[in-house]
Amino acid sequence: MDTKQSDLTRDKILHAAFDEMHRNGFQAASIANILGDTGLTKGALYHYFPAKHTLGLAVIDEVIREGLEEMVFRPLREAEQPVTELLNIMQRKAEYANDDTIRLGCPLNNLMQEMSPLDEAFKARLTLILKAWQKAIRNALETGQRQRQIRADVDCEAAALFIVSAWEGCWGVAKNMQSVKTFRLCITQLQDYVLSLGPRSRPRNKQTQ
Amino acid sequence: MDTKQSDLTRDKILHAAFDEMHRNGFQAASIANILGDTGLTKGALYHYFPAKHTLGLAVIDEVIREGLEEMVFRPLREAEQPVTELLNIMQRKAEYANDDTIRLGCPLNNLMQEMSPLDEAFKARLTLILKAWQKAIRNALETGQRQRQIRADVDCEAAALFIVSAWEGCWGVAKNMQSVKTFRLCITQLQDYVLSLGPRSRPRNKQTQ
DNA sequence: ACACATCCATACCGGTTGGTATGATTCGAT
DNA sequence: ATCGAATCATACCAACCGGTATGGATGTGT
Repeated sequence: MDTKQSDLTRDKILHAAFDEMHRNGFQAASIANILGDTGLTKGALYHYFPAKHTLGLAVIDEVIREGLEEMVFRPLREAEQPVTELLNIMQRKAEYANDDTIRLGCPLNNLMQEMSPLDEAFKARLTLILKAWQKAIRNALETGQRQRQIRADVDCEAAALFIVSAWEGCWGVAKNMQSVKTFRLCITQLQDYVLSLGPRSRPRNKQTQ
Repeated sequence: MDTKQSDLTRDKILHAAFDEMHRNGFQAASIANILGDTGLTKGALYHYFPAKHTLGLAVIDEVIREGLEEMVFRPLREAEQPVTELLNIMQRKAEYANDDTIRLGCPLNNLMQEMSPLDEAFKARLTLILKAWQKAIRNALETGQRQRQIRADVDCEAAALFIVSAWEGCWGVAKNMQSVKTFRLCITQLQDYVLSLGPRSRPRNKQTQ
């Protein structure tokens, strides 16, 4: 329990910055707001981070990346039936989604859309996460092929790319519609797509409305 | 050819605003940059648009919406085999994509991600476009069902939602990776998904690398 | 030719932004 | 106990933002 005070304030700043960036994006994220949320002042922030830019990169590395690692990458890596686990992760996300999470959207996706064309450092870090994600799903699918859950003729690399894309797309559209229902419906379709990669491809029943 | 001078300058502002918003998003779009690109000054801009907010809405209505109408909605509406046309539209987008279009991403998607949680007026207009898009694809799929191109048990409404989502997701991921190749690969997968809604579902050959 | 509205340039404003310089206080090692 | 480094508060700054007020120029209808 060697949680030094200094590390605590750094973490407070980091998570307040994440929240502010999640709400307003990086560029519109206000240093003043972040400090207001923490009760700290500029002296504290600029002691730990030399510039807003550095703070943004730290949020990506230490909040977003680590969050995805725990929520997605590790479960996929450690699962015995990773394809089933993939479907479960989607299911969990769909179930736990609420108005707030949908309104603000996927933090990773938000930053990608905003910052990739503007800042090389942001883009590089976000791309790394994206590729790790694609790789995790690809591994899951390839393991699924050995377990006869995925057809042998499936191009797992391309399918993994598409799953990540569609996943972020579902977030995006649901965010715009501000509708949890839309998100769940969309994720269901994505699950159906994954199932369609299996043998006996016809998925589940029609699900009108 | 009744192109009055006043309408021309209004259009110049409108398209410069679209470009600036496409590059930097709405909030970070600088009035000064827009005016710099056009060679005009604030007097001109605020003569036609009472506020930046109004200008942003006009860009959505008169540039983005109308662009999609011509590029997607109308072709789908007027095609005799709308499902084939849908695949063709994707194909065209994939072929004509270049480094610049990929770097900046889909204008509609960009604005959705940025503005939907922040501004009700933006969100409402963007949602309308999104729903029109979903409707256009849904109609195409349902016509496809009557033409035996789409299986009868497919939920066309849900599938249309997913296609729009995945479509935007492909843009988003390719934008981050800044890779035209990624975009094309992703669109190919989306085309495969559409084909998988048809009879004899197994799509095309495996396509490694 | 006169009056009036349209069109647009110029100058200016208050507010907010990220960033810095300085200094007070606390902590930690010796 | 003492000294130095780490930690953070305060005050301040130049740059930029969107927006406004004013006025000159250019049609346009009568």
